Amino acid sequence: MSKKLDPRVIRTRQLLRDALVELIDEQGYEKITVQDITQRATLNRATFYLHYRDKLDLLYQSSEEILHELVSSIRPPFKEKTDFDLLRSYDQPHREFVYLFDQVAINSKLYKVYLTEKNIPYFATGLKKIIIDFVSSGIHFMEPDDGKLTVPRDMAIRFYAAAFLEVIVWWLENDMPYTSKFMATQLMRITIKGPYIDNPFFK
Amino acid sequence: MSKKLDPRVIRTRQLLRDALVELIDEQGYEKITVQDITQRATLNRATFYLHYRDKLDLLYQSSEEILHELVSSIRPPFKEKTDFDLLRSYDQPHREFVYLFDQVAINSKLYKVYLTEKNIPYFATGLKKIIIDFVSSGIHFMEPDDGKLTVPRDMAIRFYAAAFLEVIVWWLENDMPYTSKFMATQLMRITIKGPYIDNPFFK
DNA sequence: TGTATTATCGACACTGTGTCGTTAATATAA
DNA sequence: TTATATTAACGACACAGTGTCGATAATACA
Repeated sequence: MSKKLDPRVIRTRQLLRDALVELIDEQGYEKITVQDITQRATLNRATFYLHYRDKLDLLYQSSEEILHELVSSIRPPFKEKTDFDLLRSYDQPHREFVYLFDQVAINSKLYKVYLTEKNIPYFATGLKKIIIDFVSSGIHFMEPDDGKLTVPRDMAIRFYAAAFLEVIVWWLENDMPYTSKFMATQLMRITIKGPYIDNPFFK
Repeated sequence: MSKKLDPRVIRTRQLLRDALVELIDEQGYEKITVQDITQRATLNRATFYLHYRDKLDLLYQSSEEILHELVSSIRPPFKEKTDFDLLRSYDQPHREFVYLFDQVAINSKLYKVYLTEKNIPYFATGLKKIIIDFVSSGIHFMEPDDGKLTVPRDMAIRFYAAAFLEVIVWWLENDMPYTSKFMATQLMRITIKGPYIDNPFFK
């Protein structure tokens, strides 16, 4: 399948990818030129085109690689727990949530830049798709019957997926002030219990 | 304050703004050039620079105008309801939520393009800020005591703000299949009751 | 060491940008 | 209606960055 890569190629691509993250952090994605990237990576501009079509292609490939690692680490979700475990776990961190935050922490520099810098194509979209799948399987596992959901299933999935992603961004923006385990617990709490401890609306 | 504008100026700017929305819809924001915009607007390219600094400036000013209208329409939120109203309203649409969806519907073409096309600078960010303020005042009105929230206040605000914004995007992507009133009701339900009707985790 | 692969380098045409100065069109007020 | 100020149109310019060449140098690996 994949032929062995020349070490120089690996080195060159890594230099370009690192340069991209740095430059986005410093100047924002739009302002960056291919010239800037190759200059920062101490490579000739023509070399860039031996590996990537353009600036966007470099971003895509970098993103794909990181997101693929994430998917591998949180799959398969929601397959092993018993109902008993579930009932006890509303205030405990789910294993899969912890893995999610752990994986973000491992590449926190890239995640922070790609998620908090504005106008970065693809990455946030790709991550949101992953989280939508994650939330979808979670809600389906908890409640496969549409009639027992408070709102349409699609709406609920999008609602919580976007909310989870935003909490990840919040965590990164604040330089990860809590542990992955704590964050996973919080997500579980707010999802199951809502925002208020003393909720006057429950029978 | 604001001097009277030449009708030609109003016309020119409107032509440019409309052309921008159309072209983003057709080709995506990044591919568009100032040349494209002025060509679509049947104006000379130099005319563009009499009104806007560059493509981004045109986008910013268009966005600001629309978002300002939105803020005006949902302010002041959460000031008049009594506790009694609140207790009854968990399954009723809040007036402010309805206004929010109504305002989106009025400019649905622009909202849809600016929110669903990827890599549009500023607009989603600006709207998210508005919704964060909205959610923040709502949660504060319902529960000013941090100790009675299930998670840290900042986290909860970001959680629900992102979720609400995503539901708006979902609504637009599906060409507004429900009324504003229905959507507002759904948001209230999922926020207060969570995703599941039969929630086994409540005492 | 020999050979294939990759990187470097300088150069090229091309596209889009931002800004001129000049001329034409048009809104508004006298 | 006419005068005048404002704005638009137009063509031209230097400039940035792009993507691609062909020739040459450096390097990995067998």
